[in-house]
Amino acid sequence: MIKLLLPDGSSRMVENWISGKELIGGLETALKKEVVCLKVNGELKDLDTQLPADAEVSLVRRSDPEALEVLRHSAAHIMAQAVKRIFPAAKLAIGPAIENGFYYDFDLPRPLTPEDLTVIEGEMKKIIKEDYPFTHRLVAKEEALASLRQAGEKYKEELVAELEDGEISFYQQGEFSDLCRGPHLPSTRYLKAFKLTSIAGAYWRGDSSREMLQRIYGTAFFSREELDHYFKLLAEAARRDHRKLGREMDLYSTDDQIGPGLILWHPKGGRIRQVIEDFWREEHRKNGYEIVYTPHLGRRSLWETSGHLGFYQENMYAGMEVEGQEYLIKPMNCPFHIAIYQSRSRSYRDLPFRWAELGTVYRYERSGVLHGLLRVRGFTQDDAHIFCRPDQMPEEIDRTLAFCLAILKAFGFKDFKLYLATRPEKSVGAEERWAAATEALRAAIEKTGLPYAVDEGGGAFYGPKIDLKIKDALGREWQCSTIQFDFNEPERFDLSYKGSDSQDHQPYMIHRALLGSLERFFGILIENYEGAFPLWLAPVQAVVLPVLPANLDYAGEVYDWLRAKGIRVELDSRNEKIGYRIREAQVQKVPYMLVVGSKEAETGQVAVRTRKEGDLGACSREELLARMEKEIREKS
RNA sequence: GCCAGCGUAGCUCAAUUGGCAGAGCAGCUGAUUUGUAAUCAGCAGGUUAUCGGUUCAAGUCCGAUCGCUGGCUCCA
Repeated sequence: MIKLLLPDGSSRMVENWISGKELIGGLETALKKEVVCLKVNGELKDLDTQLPADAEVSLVRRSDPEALEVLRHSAAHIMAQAVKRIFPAAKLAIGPAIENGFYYDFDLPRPLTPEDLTVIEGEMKKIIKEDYPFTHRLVAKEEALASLRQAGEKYKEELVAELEDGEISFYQQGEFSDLCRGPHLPSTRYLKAFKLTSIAGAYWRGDSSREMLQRIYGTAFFSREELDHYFKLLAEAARRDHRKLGREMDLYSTDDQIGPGLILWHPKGGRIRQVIEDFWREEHRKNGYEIVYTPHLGRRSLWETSGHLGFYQENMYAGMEVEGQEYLIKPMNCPFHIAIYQSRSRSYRDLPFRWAELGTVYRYERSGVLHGLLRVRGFTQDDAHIFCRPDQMPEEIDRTLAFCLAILKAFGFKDFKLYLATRPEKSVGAEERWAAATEALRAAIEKTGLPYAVDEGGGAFYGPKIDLKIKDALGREWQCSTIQFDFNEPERFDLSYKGSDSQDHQPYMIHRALLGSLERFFGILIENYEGAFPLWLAPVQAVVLPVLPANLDYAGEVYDWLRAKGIRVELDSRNEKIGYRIREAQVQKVPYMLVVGSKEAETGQVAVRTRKEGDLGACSREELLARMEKEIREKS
């Protein structure tokens, strides 16, 4: 018997030896229309699949996440069919569904232009109208190889050659056939709302030494509304783009004279950075860290000892010669913190050390990867290194993770996802140390109760790590924080401490960054808040707006008073109408606009207008200050 | 670095097939005396990213360089 699980939680027993189509034939029409494919014993299958005996079957409906994947995968096939019709010489590579849509990689006789996308879309619409069923067939491996070879599909041939011997799964719609595991939509007509979005280059199999293919990206949804919503979201992201806001709000810039990926923090960006740094230092002090400062350069031999010249050289700037010695600019701070550790002998009683530094590093990033503040060549890490004994290690990890979450929460981030990255194949360090460290990381993660995933073999070669991703206001994920063990450098620098047994022991060394880099974090903050920073971060917290030049004296008095109270306040006394100056303050996302005219001058009050709530009417200066100070304190 | 696209005033964008580089905003000057999202007028602003080539003539066509954008590889 086949057990059919229905969406309402009930189940139905059905006779064996029927196909999926027959199975859903008995369902009510409304539900039947919703079904895209089936899940048979947990595996996605086409509707026209022959069901095995005694299977457990559930329906995949349009609203299920798997359905969207199937839709997009089928959309990729339809696109490939259209491309083949337009470019018969096109060779197919791969075409999966991805997070926000799908793509297909092609080897084409000429570069694509944006106009081609319109033509391909048109052909796709024809294919959809022609309503070909997606049919599944199994072909013997040898036969598949032969036919692909004959068709000149060398990429597909390469893929099939690597599959296990036996039957190879193909899907066909109309004249188009493609190697594919499936499943697919019942027919091409099911694709209703789609759009091709961009063309990009992509290496065959992601390998930069292999052919560069042309990738076409597209997206698809079950309804027009969902498609429109997706494009609205993209427009929203464009509005928040930190590169655009950074220029409009005069926060930062880059300059061709200086070079790409090198950031100029303007005064307003600088104010925000200073607030972040002051907060960061104070929190670190409270959490038992000591602040250290280290140079920007070090001798070649330092980087030889650390191993960076071996595994990181391609990201380091070329050295410079000084008095016959070669110096290199630092891409990381750790060797310097290690040098502090080595500056004297260390006892087990001294540990743990928690040394933090806002350390500016320079890394050569290939030109194509640079992106605003998010990917740069010079940046300041909020770095720290913890040196501790094995018995202290689990607690240090706990503390670090808790501290990390507290800091991120202060900046308004509430959604976190953790990734535990374990030992990769190529790695250094003793097995017991890896096991102990990985367990401590796992235990710390589980203590937080937050969702996490294990990235098997995703650790650095020198140690396991936790990567923490935050979700911003648009639901986009960003990685800032990382907590990493290092079994490499303590060994290379031969770090030790004297134990209670009078023997030398190697300390655990943990690298951690909470914000990651100040540049990247700043970029994320701009996008998260759409430039409308909460009061504690706002570069200009309030602007005083005299209604008339006659009110300038009183406006100056208000301005001086707030300034003296530590508020970042500006005075806009330009010869413009009050509406004009309010608009400008609003556009610049200033949280408080303080309108002062003759009425206020007489009563000693200020008329308060906030960015969020508009005109709030007049109140005393003290009331205003109390309100602002509360808002600053609560970081709201 | 690779693939594709792009680069015109501080910003956003115009400029038929190659035929006199223009507008709005911002800036400056003046007028206006203003009460919660843009007052009016005038002025100024350019080696069309840079260098080279084709042409009677190049913002426009070709080449190189630099930079930017979207991807790929890599990553805080």
